[in-house]
Amino acid sequence: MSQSGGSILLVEDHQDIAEMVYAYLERRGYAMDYAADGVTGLHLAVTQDYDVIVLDLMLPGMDGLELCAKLRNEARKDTPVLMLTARDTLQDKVAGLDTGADDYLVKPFEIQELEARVRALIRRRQGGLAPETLKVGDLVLDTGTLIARRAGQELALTPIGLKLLTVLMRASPRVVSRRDLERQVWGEVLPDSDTLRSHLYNLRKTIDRPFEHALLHTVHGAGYRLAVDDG
Amino acid sequence: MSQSGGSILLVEDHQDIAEMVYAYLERRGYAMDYAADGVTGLHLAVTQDYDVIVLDLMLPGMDGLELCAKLRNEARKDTPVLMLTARDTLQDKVAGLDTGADDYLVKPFEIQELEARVRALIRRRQGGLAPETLKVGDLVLDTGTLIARRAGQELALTPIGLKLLTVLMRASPRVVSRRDLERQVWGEVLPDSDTLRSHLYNLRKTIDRPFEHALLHTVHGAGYRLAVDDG
DNA sequence: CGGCGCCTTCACGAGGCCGTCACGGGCCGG
DNA sequence: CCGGCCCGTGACGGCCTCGTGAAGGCGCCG
Repeated sequence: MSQSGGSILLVEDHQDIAEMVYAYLERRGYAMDYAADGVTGLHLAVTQDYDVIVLDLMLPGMDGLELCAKLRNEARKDTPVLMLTARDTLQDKVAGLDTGADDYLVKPFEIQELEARVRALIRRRQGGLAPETLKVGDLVLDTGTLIARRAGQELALTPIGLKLLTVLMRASPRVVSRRDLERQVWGEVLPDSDTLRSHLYNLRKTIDRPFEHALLHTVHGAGYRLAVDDG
Repeated sequence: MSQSGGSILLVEDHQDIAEMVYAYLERRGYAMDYAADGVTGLHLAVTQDYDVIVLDLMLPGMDGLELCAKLRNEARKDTPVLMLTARDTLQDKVAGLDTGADDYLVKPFEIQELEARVRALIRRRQGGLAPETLKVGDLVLDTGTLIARRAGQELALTPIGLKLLTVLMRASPRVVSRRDLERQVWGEVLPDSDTLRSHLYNLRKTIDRPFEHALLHTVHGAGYRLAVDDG
């Protein structure tokens, strides 16, 4: 088990629960830190940068709600907080979530569910989805910036051309039927005439014509394919 | 009751639950959308931009897990997902959260808790409260002091211009759609006319016109992009 | 070998998208 | 009470894009 799970601060005064959670998460590869009371918990939360804070509500010194509020409003830290408590009334949950907590788990809980929720919080914080770059041969498309290059040269694509290219690159090297292409571009209500032909023509003009080897191939009676055809 | 709670897609086949949740959240000021089966749910989730998707697991056509997986892996959307289901075994919860869901709520639930969790998801997505200094090329913005400089020279920005710039710099170098920009500035209820054009025009006048290289680029039919274009 | 469908190529008009700019009203400070 | 700043709105014009139609090529099948 690698040490790459992320860093977690656990704030919990019950000895037994603390030990159990700490040991389990540590064994699962998280870098753990621990505080048994609210004051030291807040101090750690402010001075360190954790990926997630697992926070008990009932604490000596300063309770979890106060800690969370101070963390958000005074220290202005947005570290994700998972509240962990035996208090399961509706008011408790709403109060917890509205204080700035991101999740609220009621004791008794199963440790695997805690870990799954921690994973979900870390995953979202890590930026959610990596901006995707599609590659087919020397053709590269960045779906974030919507910039396409072939052999390093930027291509001037129209909006529809871009959509077509995205679908074709995602499917590469498989064949995509006309219907699927039309669906992806226009949705359910497509134009009267067979506009797709024109757009494919223009797409070819921009991505294939200026270069030696064509990438966009027609599969007669079936659809279109984007791939490097080795000889 | 403001009309700017956020936009929510509800995917649920049980008529009674759907109606109850829909009516409650709508009355609380959220812009609601609804699908009764997985296929239309996925279609809406992909084509529209919601702040949160509330998703039932058991659905006709395509179940919630599959929908969530397709949304994350194929459509590559990171819209927050809250799963809503009667299945409460540990495996169900872990599977749901690991498929890309951000939260998991077991039926029967109290509607106020659902709303609190939705609020938490929206709050986090609206993002940072930590003051940061954003940089794009020679353009620098301090979100704490709200002072923007380019090439050391302070820029005179209007409130709306500042908001636009913040969103664009956070997203840089990715493209931001008009709709996202409008929603970040005005929330759910946007002006009648296309004011955004004017503000972008004025923003350009402030951050680009006095300098040699433009940073704010238009992507026709898609949106706007803030980045240094290498030659 | 001939016909027929599927496909490519291309030009053009309508409309949409976008940049530009000026005007009037509201909010706030002097 | 006055003046300035900012914002929403509308108008105008230009550019780009899209849908459409027509003409011609290629392959498939009888």
